[in-house]
Amino acid sequence: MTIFEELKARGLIAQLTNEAEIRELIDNGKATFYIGFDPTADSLHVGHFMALCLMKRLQMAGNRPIALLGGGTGMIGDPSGRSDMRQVMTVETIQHNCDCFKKQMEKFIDFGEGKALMVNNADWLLDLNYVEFLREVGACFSVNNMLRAECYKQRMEKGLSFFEFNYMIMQSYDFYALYQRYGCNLQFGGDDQWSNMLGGTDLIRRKLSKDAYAMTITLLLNSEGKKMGKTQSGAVWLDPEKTSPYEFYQYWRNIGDADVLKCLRMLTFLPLEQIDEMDHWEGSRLNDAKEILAYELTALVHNKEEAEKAQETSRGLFSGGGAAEMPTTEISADELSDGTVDIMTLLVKSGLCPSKSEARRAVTQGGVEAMGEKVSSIDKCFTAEELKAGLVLRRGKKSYNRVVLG
RNA sequence: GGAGGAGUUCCCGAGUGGCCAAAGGGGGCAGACUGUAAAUCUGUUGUCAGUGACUUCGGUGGUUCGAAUCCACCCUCCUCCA
Repeated sequence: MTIFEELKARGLIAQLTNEAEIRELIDNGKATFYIGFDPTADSLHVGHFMALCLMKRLQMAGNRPIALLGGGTGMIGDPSGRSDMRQVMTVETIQHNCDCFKKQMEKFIDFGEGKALMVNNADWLLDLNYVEFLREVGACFSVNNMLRAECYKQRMEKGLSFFEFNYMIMQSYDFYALYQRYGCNLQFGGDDQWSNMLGGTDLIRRKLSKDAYAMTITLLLNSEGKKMGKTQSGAVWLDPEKTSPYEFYQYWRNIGDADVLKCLRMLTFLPLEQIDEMDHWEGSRLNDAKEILAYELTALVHNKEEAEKAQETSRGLFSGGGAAEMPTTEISADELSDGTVDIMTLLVKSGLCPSKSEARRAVTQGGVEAMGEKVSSIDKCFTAEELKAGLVLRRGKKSYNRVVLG
């Protein structure tokens, strides 16, 4: 199976400018391709992870990836598909985020000699001269066409500043610059980037009369059509400090039935035959597929040991038994009064509940257990002895925390 | 630049002097049912020392016994005209 066929079979391909040419390029390892990452946060998240996987797959097939950090485009912010303006970031934040991205990417992609490149578009975007730029590049863009672009649709109703409107031109210029500097002939990106990417291939055609291509990756949506990788408390991060391996594992373990196979295909490196096998699984057996998904992804993003640990913890907790590894909170002796602490304080301290009001609610509604026993009173107290051994608290079905006296 | 309109709790959105911690929906959380899934049903959803107090309706002042609601100024956004 060629790499192109594999991408297709995994459901990764959304749109292509020229199917035949792109297939030819990547199947023969002749592509130098880039994917842009705007430094919008201090860690990559699941959405980026998909792009990194694609990079890795193509790199393994002999193509040369360029990871483009958006130190320049990040100064503006991509309005694509957004209903409101992004917060403008300071130069320091952008730099910091770029550094963080760089570290995470290096764990994943081999940037060894000639194998891959990492560049920052700040290098060419920040020094552009406005008037010169307008004459050279601005002349190649039709406002009429840009206004029709899908990516601005949502903003046409709410308003779009000229500042953000220029994002497409910046990204197009990136492609043009990379083509000239590194012979980059292919761009990949999320499907929401399609219009921006077409801008680039057009610009290269107009300025250089050369062909360059673009391909978008299917956005990872769940069966309800919402972007995956988001929880109520925010994105699922790759940085273990921001999303612990256990939380990361649980995110995938808890995925909806309808989404398991799609995620296995799109995100893991498991052979397709093995995944097709799981396609026949039904009912509660899908839970096994979910475990595999969670394990594989945790191992990829963190490492095998962390994946093992997370799996053990998860199994232990949900099969009723204890678990060695568990999110743990230490409290000090002087937080006790008369040698005891009440349940509400513990719930808040352990982070299981954000406020005492919510802790009260959780207990009242019968949603809290301590050492496997339902806590029925909000006045329930625990002694220092009980805490010394480690007190396992459970809120609802899925949140656990162990409190120990430190 | 001119004329209108809007800003309410996590989101959408009602409320136009006291009965407002603020209808309704969405989302979240908890319970039941289950498979750590989905669907459904029920409860709940500002904070705290919970029969009470405190903070919250873009901002700052003002009127009033009392303001999300009235007045003044300011900020932000939208629509139409230029």
